[in-house]
Amino acid sequence: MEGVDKEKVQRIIYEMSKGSKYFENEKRKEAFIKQKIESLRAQRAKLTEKDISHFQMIVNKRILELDGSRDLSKIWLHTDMDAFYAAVETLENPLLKGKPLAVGGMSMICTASYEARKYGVRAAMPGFIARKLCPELIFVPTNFGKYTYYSEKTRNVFSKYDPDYIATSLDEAYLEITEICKQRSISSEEVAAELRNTIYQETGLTCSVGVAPNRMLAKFEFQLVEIGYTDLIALYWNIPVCSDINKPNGQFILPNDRDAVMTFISSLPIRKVGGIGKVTEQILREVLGISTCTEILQKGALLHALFSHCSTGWYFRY
DNA sequence: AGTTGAAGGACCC
DNA sequence: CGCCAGGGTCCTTCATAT
Repeated sequence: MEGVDKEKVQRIIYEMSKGSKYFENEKRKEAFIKQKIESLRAQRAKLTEKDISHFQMIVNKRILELDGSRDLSKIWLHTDMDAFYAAVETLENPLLKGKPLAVGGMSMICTASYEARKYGVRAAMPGFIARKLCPELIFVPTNFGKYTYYSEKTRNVFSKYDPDYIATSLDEAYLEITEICKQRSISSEEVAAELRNTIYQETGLTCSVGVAPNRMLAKFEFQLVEIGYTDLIALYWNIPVCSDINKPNGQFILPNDRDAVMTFISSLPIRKVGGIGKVTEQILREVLGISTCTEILQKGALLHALFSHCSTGWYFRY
């Protein structure tokens, strides 16, 4: 996000955390991960050329299998309300509009408005640190009743597009829109735009949408939309993006085409993939030098050698 | 010996 | 001044029991 002085934010977070129990615990965990990384490195060093080519064969076979079983016949749509809790509070109290707002308390905040994010304030940040970062930050206590109410409204809309929609939280859901597109012979892009518009009409709230052949990819795209990659990706793909798209309140469509999928994922950072968090990212980077999805495929043999069957398959699952 | 199930981590919102 | 959630899923690891 533009306008965030990352260094300053980091420094303040550090100053505020230093010496706390939480901080000590984090240090302990970090040390543990370091150790794990060392042991994986040692294991890797022991691998012979022969081992590697052996694993390479296994991996090639598996990738081929998975590639063959990829289902491109479905169209999945992922929606996520923009700064949901904060947006609801603003809707009910227009005085909060345009102000840096945090939903939560001094110990923990669960949502930050976009204005607050400019100061480095984030969800899952303790309130007292957020207040340090942004002294004029307005705190509103969480009120799940309200969010559930609005969530119901959005779900009513979802069910019109897919009665079996999958809600993963109050503000997030997956819809399979293959049938709708066919029935009404409209593109997924039109469905996405219409859905966003309907939700806005019904609730006064905006959401971001990603469309792709499967749920993982659909969600992946949503994240890119959210962090402002929209223009870049549209350019990259040469896909027209509706001009009314701004950073939150955006959408992105990935066509159901193998090459499109492969190109799309190839250069993107693994951290953006659902399920790969801070720790896994660090391990893959420091042990194998992997930071993009292409490198996952390139270093498949090593992955197979060092990690369990299950998680290796998991890393290849696109 | 393989299975299973509890406990603990990582991750997500 | 001190304050770092709570509820969920999925994966890995580790096996006795006074």
